[in-house]
Amino acid sequence: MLKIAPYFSNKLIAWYLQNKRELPWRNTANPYHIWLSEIMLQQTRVLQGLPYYLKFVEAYPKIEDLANAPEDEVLKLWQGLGYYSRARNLHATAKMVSEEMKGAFPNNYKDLLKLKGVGDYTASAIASISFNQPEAVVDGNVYRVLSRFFGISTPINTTAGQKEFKKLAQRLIDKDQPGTFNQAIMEFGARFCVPQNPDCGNCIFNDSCVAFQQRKVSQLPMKIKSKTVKIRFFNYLVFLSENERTILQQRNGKGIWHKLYEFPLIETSEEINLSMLKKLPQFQDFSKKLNIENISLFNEKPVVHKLSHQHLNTRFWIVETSEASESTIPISEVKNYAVPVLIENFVSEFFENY
DNA sequence: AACTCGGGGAG
DNA sequence: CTCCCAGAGTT
Repeated sequence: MLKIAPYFSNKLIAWYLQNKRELPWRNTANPYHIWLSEIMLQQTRVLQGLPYYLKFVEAYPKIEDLANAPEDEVLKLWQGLGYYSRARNLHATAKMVSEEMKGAFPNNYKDLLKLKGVGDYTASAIASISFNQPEAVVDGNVYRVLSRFFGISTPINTTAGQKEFKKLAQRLIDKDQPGTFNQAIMEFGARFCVPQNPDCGNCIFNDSCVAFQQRKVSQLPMKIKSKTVKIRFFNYLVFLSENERTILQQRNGKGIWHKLYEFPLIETSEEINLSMLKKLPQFQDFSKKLNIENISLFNEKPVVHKLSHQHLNTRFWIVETSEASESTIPISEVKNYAVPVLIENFVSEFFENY
């Protein structure tokens, strides 16, 4: 316990009780609901995750309902939220808890940590909020608040930084109300001690915040810059048969969008034209099997779909065929498949009048 | 220790 | 444009 801990905690929690948002997962200690919200909010803003939380709670009132759902259905509900391994791990953990643990959710940090998709942050969040255990969370908000208040310049995206801030948070946590403390420091970071231009003049800690006293608020927290993004070139083959069928494929193996669906994809090392497309072996595999009548380019100017670590330079080729072959689906059923936002945007634009 | 994995909001 | 969000898993 640090000498400053009671001061920090009391002031923080007082602020929280006056300023907290009313959120659906704040009116319960149900570990299923807390777990669900914490998985969804990993690297995701509250306002982005909120509608998904409401959808999931309605579709799956109990963890057994989630466990019994098909994986494709879970992915479809998750569509648009990103980081789809969260959805797959969520489903796997629901089955694990429902079937092998007979529905009894793990009730302590150590056992929670064993669950797929549950790391240090999420295990601490569930342990403190649902089971009142003094396990301190360290998320992006906590890094920011603590690095500023204590004037710590250790980079947060290093092993040393993670250990240092975890230890500090653990020494600060209010052991009588750990869940409230954890939510308070995160809410304070999200709503007041914000990344850009925080209102330090009106901050409850501006007489004790080291960064504010030393005018280093804008420099904290420190972070090691990540490398530059990779640029990729995607060519989607949007097959259209005369009886209104097309082809979707499920992504498997490693990489982005694992287990989501998309049109047949040919990735190239640069932008290509129609004659280059026709010469590609991947394309010829299709032209051998299908009677292709016409090919047109939907978007001359590539759609640049930006992910945090890669830019997808994407063009959609409309490939009209005379007849339906095997492995096609009715165009009207495309909307039932979980697809990346990149595909969803194209589908809603192209098939709008279809 | 470094890399990978989405999408969107804010300035 | 840049930064970052109630991080975790893999290499």
